[in-house]
Amino acid sequence: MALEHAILVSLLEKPGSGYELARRFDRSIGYFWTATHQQIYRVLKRMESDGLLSVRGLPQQSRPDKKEYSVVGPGRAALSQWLHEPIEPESIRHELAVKIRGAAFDDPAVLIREVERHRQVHSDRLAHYLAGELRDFTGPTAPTALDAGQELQHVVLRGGIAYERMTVAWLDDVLATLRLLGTQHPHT
Amino acid sequence: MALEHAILVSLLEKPGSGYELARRFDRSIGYFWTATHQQIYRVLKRMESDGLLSVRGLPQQSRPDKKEYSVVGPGRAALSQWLHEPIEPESIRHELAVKIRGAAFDDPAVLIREVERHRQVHSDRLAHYLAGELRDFTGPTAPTALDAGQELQHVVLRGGIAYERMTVAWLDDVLATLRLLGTQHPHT
DNA sequence: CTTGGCTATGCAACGAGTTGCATATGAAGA
DNA sequence: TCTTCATATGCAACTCGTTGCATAGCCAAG
Repeated sequence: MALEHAILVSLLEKPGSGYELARRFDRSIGYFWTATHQQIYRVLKRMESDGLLSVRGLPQQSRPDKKEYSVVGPGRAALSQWLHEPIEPESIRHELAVKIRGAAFDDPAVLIREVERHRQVHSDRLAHYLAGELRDFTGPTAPTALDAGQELQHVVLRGGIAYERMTVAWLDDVLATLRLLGTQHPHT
Repeated sequence: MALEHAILVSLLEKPGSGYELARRFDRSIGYFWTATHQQIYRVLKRMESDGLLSVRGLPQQSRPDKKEYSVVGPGRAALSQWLHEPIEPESIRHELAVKIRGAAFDDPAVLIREVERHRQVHSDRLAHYLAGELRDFTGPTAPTALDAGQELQHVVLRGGIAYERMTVAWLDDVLATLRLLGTQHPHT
C-alpha cells in the first residue's frame, strides 16, 4: 500500500484536494510514484474513514466544491511506522528493454524510431528537472540554513536527474547498436 | 499485457517449462521484468489456449512431468506486431524516494540503515552483471561475428550495469545527506 | 527417520491499478 | 452559439499482480 504513504507525504508537505493531489502525481512526487485520479479518490476515502486524514469541505464560487484533506495524528503515526519498516529494493519493469531483446526475432531497425522517441522524452524530463533544481535549490532563493525537508527533496531530485542522464546515455548506446545491426543485416 | 511479450521473447530465446521461465524471471529477463510463478503459469495457460504457444508433455524420471512450451506462428506474429506498436516511456515507482521525502516528517537518521541495505543490494547486482558481461560478452567466448541476438542482449545488460552504477552513486549521495542532517539536527 | 530443500504445477482469494463513463459548472475561443 | 478546456468528484467493470496454500516425489543432511 505504498500509494497511501505517498499521499501522506504529499499531504504533509501541503494539504490539498484529490484533484490537487492528482496533479502533484503528474509532477513532483509523481516522478517517483504514479497514480491516476481514480486511485487517489478511492484511497483518500478509505484513509479518511480509517482516521488517517481529516476533510474540510470548501465551497467555491463558480466551481464545484473542493474537499481539502489534511493528515491527522494517526496518519502521521502510520507514516512514521512505515519509515521504520524495511522495504524491498525496487525491481524494475522496463518494457523497452524487453522489446530490444525481442527485436532479435524481427527487424531490429523497427525499434529505431521508438527508441528515438523515448530518448526525447527522457531528455525533456532531464531539462525539466534541471530547471527545477536551478529554480528551487541553487537559485537566488537558495536555502539559507540547512532545512531537512529542502535537503531531502533536493537529494531525491538529484536522483531523478542522475536517472534521466543515465537513461539518455544508454538510449544513445542502444541507437548506435541498432544502427550498426541495421547496416550489417539490411533485412533478415 | 507486457508479461505475455516478455514470455514470448524468453521462449523464443529458448523453449522451456513454466518452472524454468519462473527461474529466468529471477535472473536474466527478470532484471527488466519481474513475475512470480503463479502469474507465469496462469498466462502460459491463456497463451496456449489462444494459440500463441504449443505444449509438449515431457515425462521425467523421478520428477513430476514437465510441460515444455514453444512459440508457434501466431505467437511470433503477436510479438512482431507488438514491436511495431509504440509504448509509454516508463514511469518509475521508487518507494525509497518516497520514504526519503517522508523522512522530513520524522527523524531522517532512521533511514540510514535502510539506505545502506539497499546500497548493498544494488552493489551486489552490479557485481553480478559485470561478472555476466565478462563471461558472456568479453571473455574467450567473445562473439566472433556480429550476432544480432548477442549484441541486443549485451546492450540491455549494459543498461542494467549503468542503472546499478548510477543507483549506487546516488545512494551514497543520499547517505551523505542523511548523515549531514543527523549531525545538524541530533533529534528533532 | 524426519526435516528441509529442489523440481514441478496449480487453485482461491485478495489487493492494486487501469479504463471507460458520468456529472456539474464556468470561462475562453471558434 | 457551440465546442472545448479546466476544475472537481465519483461509480463500475475489468485486468494485473501478490499471497497463502496444496500436492507430489525425490534427495541429502542431521
